[in-house]
Amino acid sequence: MRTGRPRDEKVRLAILTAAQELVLEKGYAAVTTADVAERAGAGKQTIYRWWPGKGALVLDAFSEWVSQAPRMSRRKPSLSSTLVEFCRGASEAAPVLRALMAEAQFDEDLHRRLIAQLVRPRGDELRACLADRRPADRELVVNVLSGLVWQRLMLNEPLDARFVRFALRVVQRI
Amino acid sequence: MRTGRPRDEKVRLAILTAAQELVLEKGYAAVTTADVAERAGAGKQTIYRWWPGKGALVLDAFSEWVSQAPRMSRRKPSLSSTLVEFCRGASEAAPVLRALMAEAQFDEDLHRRLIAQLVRPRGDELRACLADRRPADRELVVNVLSGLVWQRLMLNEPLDARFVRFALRVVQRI
DNA sequence: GCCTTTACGAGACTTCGGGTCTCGGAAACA
DNA sequence: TGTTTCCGAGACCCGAAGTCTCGTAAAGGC
Repeated sequence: MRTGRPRDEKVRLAILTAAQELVLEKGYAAVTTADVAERAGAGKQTIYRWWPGKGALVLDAFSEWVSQAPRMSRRKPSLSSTLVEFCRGASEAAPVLRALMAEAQFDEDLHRRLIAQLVRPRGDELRACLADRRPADRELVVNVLSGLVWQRLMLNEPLDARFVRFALRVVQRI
Repeated sequence: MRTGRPRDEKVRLAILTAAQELVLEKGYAAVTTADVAERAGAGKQTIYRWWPGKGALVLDAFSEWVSQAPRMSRRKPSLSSTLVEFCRGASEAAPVLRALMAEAQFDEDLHRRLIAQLVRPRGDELRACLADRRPADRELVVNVLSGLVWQRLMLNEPLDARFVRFALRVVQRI
């Protein structure tokens, strides 16, 4: 049994909320951990006690945000609707995603977390839409699609309806 | 006519060489402009006089390196040989490419430079290998290939022979 | 041969954000 | 009551980016 004062859930949420708000307001690079602590009414040390750094904190803040999104669990969503939803979310959060992927290039631990919490889950969603394909083809399509999306993000090109049509056309040809 | 002492070409090259060596030795993140200046026998100010920052400097250092690569100008290289060469170079310089693309996410000017000096030229090389395809297909293939490569880079997965076969299989299906 | 202009090396300096340390106090459990 | 862990607050350290200044050097113009 763990002894001592337990972690305060209110504080945890306040920090995640503050991080999310500040990043949306000012952009990832302009937000400091001190800013987050101040808005959350928390101490800086409380942040560093539970997160290894700014990257992991922001990742957590937006992981929760993504998982709060209305995941209408119809039994098998179509590839196109999934891709549309996928791109809508990625487009809204584009600046954050770009920053996190960028920061992850300099931080191995954050890189692992990012893949586990954001990259892999999205790939799995896509994979689930391709149950009717041959397994080898499935991986191929998933790779191509996520490759296209991440490239668009890093190159700062729009993930709009035109792109979705483009991507679907590619997949159809494979 | 420009008056005053002209820019010293020796110094320019010494700085680029020092930057290149140091980045290869210690990795992008561990190199500071002060390090580069010291090894080049130059002053820090001389770096900032000609480059806006570390990113642009390293980009220039490796742009020259790439363009020095033996570009055997046979008339029309095949797609597969180009892709192999492409991946070999990208694989060797992978840590630098990752770091530059990452830094570019926080620096709009560097982002433009990176695309103009590295991303676009490589895309053009690929495009030149696809002269026999319909124009619409060409863009599609170029996008898919460069998307796959950049994704592999940012996800830190190997750009090996197996990947090349994979990529070629994808293209063949389109 | 001077004068102006710009480049150069060197080093001091400022700024700022990440991250650590410390302290007084609070919440749990034994 | 004592031990343990958490909390807010704030001081603190560190390192890298970028600026400023100074004495000097190399060009062209006069």
